[in-house]
Amino acid sequence: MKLEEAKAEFVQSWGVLGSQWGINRTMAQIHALLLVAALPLTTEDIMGQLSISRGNTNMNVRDLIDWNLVQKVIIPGERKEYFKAEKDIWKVATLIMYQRKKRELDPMIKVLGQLSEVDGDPNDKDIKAFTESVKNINKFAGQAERTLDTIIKAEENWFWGSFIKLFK
Amino acid sequence: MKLEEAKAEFVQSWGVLGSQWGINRTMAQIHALLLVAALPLTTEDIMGQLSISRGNTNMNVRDLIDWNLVQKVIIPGERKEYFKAEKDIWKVATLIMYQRKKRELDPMIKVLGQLSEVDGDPNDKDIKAFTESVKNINKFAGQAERTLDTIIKAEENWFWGSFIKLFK
DNA sequence: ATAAATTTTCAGTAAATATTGAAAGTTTAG
DNA sequence: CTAAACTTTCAATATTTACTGAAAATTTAT
Repeated sequence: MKLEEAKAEFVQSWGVLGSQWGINRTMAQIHALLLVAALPLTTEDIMGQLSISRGNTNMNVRDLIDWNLVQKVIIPGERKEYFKAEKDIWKVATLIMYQRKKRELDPMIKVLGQLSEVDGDPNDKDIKAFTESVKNINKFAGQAERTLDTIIKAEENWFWGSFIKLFK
Repeated sequence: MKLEEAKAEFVQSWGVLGSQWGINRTMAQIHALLLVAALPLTTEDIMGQLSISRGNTNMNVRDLIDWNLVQKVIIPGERKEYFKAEKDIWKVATLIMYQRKKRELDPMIKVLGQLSEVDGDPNDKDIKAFTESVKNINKFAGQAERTLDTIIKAEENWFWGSFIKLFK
């Protein structure tokens, strides 16, 4: 398989995967493009390779930067901005976990906490069913939260571990 | 907080969470409704509580059944079908993991495998960057797959463990 | 067998989401 | 300072996705 063909297929698949996970398809495709690029790309490179508009490119690159999945690269003597992706896939995974935990799990836990007490007879079957379910989901969410924190933390340690090695 | 109010808030939040994870909002809301219901519900109960059409209800309930998150319940002497959700939240989590692994991770691993060999000089920087990234993502995906399998398997063991206890 | 009850399907429509492109804004070189 | 290079914004538009409702299919009771 030719490189360009393989790249196109990777970009396409990553886009599909992203969209199944609530991430805008184009954002995932730009991420894919940067993940497999040898060198940082410009907005125009991205526009060209994906056949998308300047505005679309700009907005999605910015979202990737917000997630810390992509960084601006300044090349001395060049006017344009270049972009490169974080390539350590473990780092990518933990960045995504961190963002999603913050934006989705944490708010859910907050809501569940507020729902744990409802007015009325605690022996009423409807109230019992509700509080029982909420309690269990809450418990599960708490475990998930702690597990994610551990993974994210471990990754940081691993990162620092590697970083330190560079200077030994 | 009143029960009805709390239920409505839970359904709403679960719907938002689902939609952020690539699950249709209505499907998540129906799931939420069944999760906190004391007794199985009919199509009409669901239609009424969520103010959605019969067709929409039918399609989303069927999707939930496909995921094994919901089951039909036949009540003797009743013509209508009733639906109830799996309430063990660990079971729910592993069912979702299993389905998503099957539908998303497994196809991605297949694609990555096909992309691991590209024509051309392996020292070319573009080819090197591409194969290196794909190799790492593939490795990560493999680890993720094995981890998920372990979790899903553990859950089955746990399930059988509980099941066996019932007959001791 | 048949008709009432219930479920399923799906074409048409509505709603949500993503994209464009051009104007406005910003930065930098000279 | 100012004009060219470049980036950002956002209203209009296009695309994708979800929903409705009524007709068709199926099931069940008699």
